[in-house]
Amino acid sequence: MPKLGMEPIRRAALVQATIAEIGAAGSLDVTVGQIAKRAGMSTALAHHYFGGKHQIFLAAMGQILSDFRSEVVEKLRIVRIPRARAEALIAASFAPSCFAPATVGAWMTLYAHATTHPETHRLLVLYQRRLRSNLTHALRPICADPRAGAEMLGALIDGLYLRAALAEEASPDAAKATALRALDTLIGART
Amino acid sequence: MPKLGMEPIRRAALVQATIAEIGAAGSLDVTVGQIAKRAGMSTALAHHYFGGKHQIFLAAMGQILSDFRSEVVEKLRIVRIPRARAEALIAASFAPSCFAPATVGAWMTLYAHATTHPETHRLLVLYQRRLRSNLTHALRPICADPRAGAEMLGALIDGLYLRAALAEEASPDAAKATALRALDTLIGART
DNA sequence: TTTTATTGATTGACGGATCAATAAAAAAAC
DNA sequence: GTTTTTTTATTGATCCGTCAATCAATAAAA
Repeated sequence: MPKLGMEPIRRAALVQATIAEIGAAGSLDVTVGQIAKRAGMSTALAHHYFGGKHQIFLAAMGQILSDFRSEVVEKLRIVRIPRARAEALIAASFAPSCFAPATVGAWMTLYAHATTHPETHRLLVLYQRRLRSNLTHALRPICADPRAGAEMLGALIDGLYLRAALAEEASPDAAKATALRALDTLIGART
Repeated sequence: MPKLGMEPIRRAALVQATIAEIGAAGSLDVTVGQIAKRAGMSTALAHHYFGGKHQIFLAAMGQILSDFRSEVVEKLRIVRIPRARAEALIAASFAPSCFAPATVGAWMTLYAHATTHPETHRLLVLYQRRLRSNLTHALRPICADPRAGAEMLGALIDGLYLRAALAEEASPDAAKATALRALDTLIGART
C-alpha cells in the first residue's frame, strides 16, 4: 500500500523511535532492529531512508538539539531585560525536558562520540557556540566582561547539568539555583 | 614457561594496554583482542584474569581515577595556605595528563556508561565526592559559604574540562585561567 | 601429581547491511 | 480509457563480519 510521500513521515517516526529507544536503554546501545520495530517498520526500510545506523543517530541528536533550541528561543522571546534573558537561558538549560532519560543518554553519548566522529563533534560545537553567543548577548549590558562571563557561565551550566543528570544527590532545581547564584555574583563583581 | 606470580603483572599490563588502546581509538570501541595483543598475550588469558571485558574497563577507569587522585594528593602535599590548595586542585584538574587522548576518551565513556552501569556510576560519584570534599576543605577558611562555593567550583571545573577536551578552540590553559578567575570572584564575593 | 600459566581453535550470538521480490500508485503510451 | 511502464514503498531472508566467551590441550614449576 505505498502511499506517496512516505519519506518525511518515516524519517520523523524513526527519529522519534530512536529517541524513545535511547531513553529506554539509557544509552546508544540500541539496534536498528529495535528502533525500526518501535517505529513500525522493517530494518530494511530504516536503512533505505537513512543509509546507516550512524546517520539515524545523527538525525536523532540533531532533533534533540533542535528541540532544545526551540525551547531557548521560546523562553527568550518573552523577556526583554538582559538579566531576565540570562535567567531564561539558565531556566532552559535545566528544564525538565533536559532531564528526560532519552535526553540525558543522548547527551552523554554525544560527548563520548564527539572525540571520534567529526559530524557528532560538529553538533556539539554548534551547541556550545550558540549558548556562548546567547549568554554573551545577555550579559553585554550588565557585566564588565561579557565574553569572559559567558564562557564561565556556559561551562558552569554544562558542569552542573552533568552532575544533576548523573548524580542522584544533586537535583535539577539545586543546579539551577547554583547557576542563578553564580549569575548574581557575576553581575555584582568587578571581573 | 609458567613463571609463578604472573597474575598481578598480567593484570597491570592489561590495564595499561587498555588505557593505551582507548587513547589510540579515542573511545571504548576497542576489542579484548586488541588489548590482549598490545599487552602481549592471548584473549583467553585476558579473560582468564579479568573474567570479562567490562571488568577490564572498570579496572582501567579505576586506574585513571587513581592516577588523578595521586596527582591531586601530590600537589596538595606541598602547599599549606588555603588559597594555594584551591589553586592546586584547579591545576591538577587541568594538568596535561588529564588531556591525554586516552584520559579524555575514558572520561567521556565514563559519563556515557554511568547512566547504565552502576559500577561505573559509583566510580563517577566517587570522583565527584572527592573533588567536592577537597574544594570545601580548601575554601572553608577563605569563603563565606564553602559548601556552595565548592559545588559551584566543582561543576565549573567539570564543565571547563569538557570544553577544553572536546572543542579545539578552547585550550586547557584558557580553561585553567577561567577557573582561577572564578576562584578570585568566589573569595572576594559575599556569597 | 597437582597447581599455575598459557594459547589456538572454536563457538555462538548478535547486528548491520544488502538484495531480491512484492505491491501499489502514478505516469506514459497507445 | 485501457494497457504498459516506471517509480515509490516495503519486507523477509540472508549474508558477512565481528567479537566476547569457552574449552581442550600443552607446558612447566612446585
